Amino acid sequence: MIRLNMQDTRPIYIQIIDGIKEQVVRGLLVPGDQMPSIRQLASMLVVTPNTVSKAYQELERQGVIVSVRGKGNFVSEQAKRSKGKEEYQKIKEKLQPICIEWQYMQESKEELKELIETIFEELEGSV
Amino acid sequence: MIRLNMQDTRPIYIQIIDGIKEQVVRGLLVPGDQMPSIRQLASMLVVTPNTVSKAYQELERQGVIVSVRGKGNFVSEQAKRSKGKEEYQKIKEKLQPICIEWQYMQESKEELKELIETIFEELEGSV
Amino acid sequence: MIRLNMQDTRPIYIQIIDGIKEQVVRGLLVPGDQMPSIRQLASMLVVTPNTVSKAYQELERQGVIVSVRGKGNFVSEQAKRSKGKEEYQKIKEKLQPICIEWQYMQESKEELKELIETIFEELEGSV
Amino acid sequence: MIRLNMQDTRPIYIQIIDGIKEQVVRGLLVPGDQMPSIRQLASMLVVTPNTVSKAYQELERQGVIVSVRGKGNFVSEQAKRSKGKEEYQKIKEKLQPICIEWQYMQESKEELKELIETIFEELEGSV
DNA sequence: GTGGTCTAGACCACG
DNA sequence: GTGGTCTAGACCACG
Repeated sequence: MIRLNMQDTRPIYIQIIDGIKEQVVRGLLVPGDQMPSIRQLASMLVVTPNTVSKAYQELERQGVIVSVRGKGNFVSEQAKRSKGKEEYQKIKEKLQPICIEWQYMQESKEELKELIETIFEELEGSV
Repeated sequence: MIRLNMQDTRPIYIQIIDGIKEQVVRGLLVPGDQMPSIRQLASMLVVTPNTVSKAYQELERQGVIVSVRGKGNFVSEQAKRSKGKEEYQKIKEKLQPICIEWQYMQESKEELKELIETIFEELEGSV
Repeated sequence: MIRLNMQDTRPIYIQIIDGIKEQVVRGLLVPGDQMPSIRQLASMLVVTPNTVSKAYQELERQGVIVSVRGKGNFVSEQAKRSKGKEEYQKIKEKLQPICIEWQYMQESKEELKELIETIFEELEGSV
Repeated sequence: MIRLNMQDTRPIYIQIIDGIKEQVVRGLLVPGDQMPSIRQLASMLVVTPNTVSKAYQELERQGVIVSVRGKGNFVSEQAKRSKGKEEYQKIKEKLQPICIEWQYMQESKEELKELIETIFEELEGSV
């Protein structure tokens, strides 16, 4: 189940993308699994099908799912997970302003690593 | 010096805010320092004064700078740095989707901590 | 309906903020109500959408309304009304110069309380 | 002694005006008293003479002080204190948004009157 | 000189 | 449809 948060700064279609990746990470979705149809997921999340469609298109572009004409959308092979330098660089760019914010709050590097530890535990614990 | 990146997903005024916080963290701006005037910074960054004004107003709201009537804007005291639970929670919420993305790339927790180490070193090294 | 007064010393966006709070106080706007869209209100008040947008953003920052992506702005829950010491202190600071002015006019404390009584009656009477 | 507060939302020249009226209300300045010269007060308050001059001009316009060419500025007769309906109306207009803000905070009318009581006591107590 | 407000209009992302 | 950002430029109060 994906939880949408209207207060979240992330757009809804991004929250859907992140939520599906989260399920893959947690093993709740494995390669070959059929995704809920756009309309199904849209009605479950109470959003317009347009929004889910946008998320699925982006997920396919990223190689997370594959769309099979007339059959539906399926989780793609793990091998497709991108690990390129580009992705690495993008994450670094997202992380940098967070680190500055953290230092601005005069919190230590170690505490940030502990926070990350906590987040990972929360992700794993709920499998 | 603040570098604006038009490719960056962050709006310009947010990049200015982050850039100024970065300078505070790096010690290039210390409490009491006078900020460049809105018009000065605007012409340096080649943006309209309105955009810089928006960034300065948000920075004042966050307690990073104080606006002195008719004199200009000044870096405020370190004591004003907020460290509340709310700020902590906000950072956690920004960090979580990054962690998921990271796990999705099948990178280890330790490598993420190393990346954070690298970012902190880059911030400190350039003082 | 919000009435803008060009003679008023308050900026337009502050008059809009105050006018909306007035409607909440009067019960003309209740939690969950959808606000007029920025463009609607702007054309009603004959100001630019930018000015209404500034008012709405400040109202959201104050917790009076919530902005829902792509849907519009809505009056938020009563529980969100801030009642902290900071707000109390701010009001006291605004009230003090008025009291001095009042005393300067050699009017009595009691008459000031009566004036306040009148203002409250006008606010309640018009529901 | 007038205390200027750079964080105050009121412009400095208004703070000077209010501060002098406060002294009249408190009886620290009585009709006939000579005011400090513009340059004296400016150096005491660490502001430019222009700012004090602006305050004195407005005070004279309001009939609080009179300027005697070559002699200086003097506190005028009490009789000159304006008590017209215009002034009353102006105060009411300043008070109304404060009352709305107060009601918005869900505080009672009685508590507002108590706050006013407190402010008056602080003004009288310090004579 | 300084910052604050406002206009008129554009373009964009999101739903 | 919705709000968010930005430009280019104006005018103003304040110091």
